[in-house]
Amino acid sequence: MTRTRQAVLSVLESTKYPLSPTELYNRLKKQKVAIDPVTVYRNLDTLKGLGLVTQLKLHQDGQFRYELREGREHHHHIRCKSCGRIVDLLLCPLKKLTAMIEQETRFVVGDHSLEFSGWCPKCQ
Amino acid sequence: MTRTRQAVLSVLESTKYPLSPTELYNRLKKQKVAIDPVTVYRNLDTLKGLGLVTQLKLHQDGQFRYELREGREHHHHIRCKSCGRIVDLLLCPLKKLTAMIEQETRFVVGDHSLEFSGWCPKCQ
DNA sequence: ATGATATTTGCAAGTGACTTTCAGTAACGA
DNA sequence: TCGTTACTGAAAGTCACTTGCAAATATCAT
Repeated sequence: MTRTRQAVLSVLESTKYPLSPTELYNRLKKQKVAIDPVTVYRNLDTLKGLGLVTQLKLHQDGQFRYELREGREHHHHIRCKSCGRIVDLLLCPLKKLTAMIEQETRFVVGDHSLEFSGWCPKCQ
Repeated sequence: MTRTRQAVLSVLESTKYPLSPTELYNRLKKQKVAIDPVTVYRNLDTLKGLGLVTQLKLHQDGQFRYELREGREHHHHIRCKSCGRIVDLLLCPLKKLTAMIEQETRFVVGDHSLEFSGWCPKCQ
């Protein structure tokens, strides 16, 4: 656990929605933490490997985002098409569906992605 | 409707799964159709604008894909993590869920993305 | 503490998937 | 067929990453 890695983690701890590497880098810069963007990418990747952080990709959002794993259970997101605000959703209704799909396609399902986009209350 | 645009459409017509611009370009090259990759991108974008073609992005697949719209109704896909094979899924169970999410978040839902990945029968 | 080994870092350069610019070419309408 | 408009190719640009490499930090056994 190096100083930089600690800094990356602490930014994630202070954020309520998933951050992109660039957003994370900009926050560190604002806090006068000297760190290279590449190091942010690498640390996020390492933290993901350690299981401390989850990587995700949202619908219509051309970059990866990361959030702390810490006790949070499997969930999905909705993202505002206008201002980009991201909000967690509580439920995931796909357990039954997964079984149906395995039967229909003979695939073994490993993973799914379910993301919504729309307009948040402020942008409607 | 130019010669090139016709060529792009005809490749899409002869394919059963959504193609990326690069895949489409390579098929045209194999058929000795002289066309610039940029033109493929632009034609796909135009066809999307005309409503003839649907653009989609699959889970864990870092590029856009396009398929003919032509009578096909809203559906989702499953993609093999090993060989990349893509198969259509028949049902979309998200109508009720959308209403619940609108109530929970006060967002107006405009769109959703639901993609599965796993291992196809051959790759298991 | 100290030196050996392994890991992490910054910088520069490279990739891949688009996007933009611009000048030349092809299509269509009056 | 002339003129306007849309389309095309080539080159360069952008954005989000990824890789190579040498220098700086950590970690660990002694």
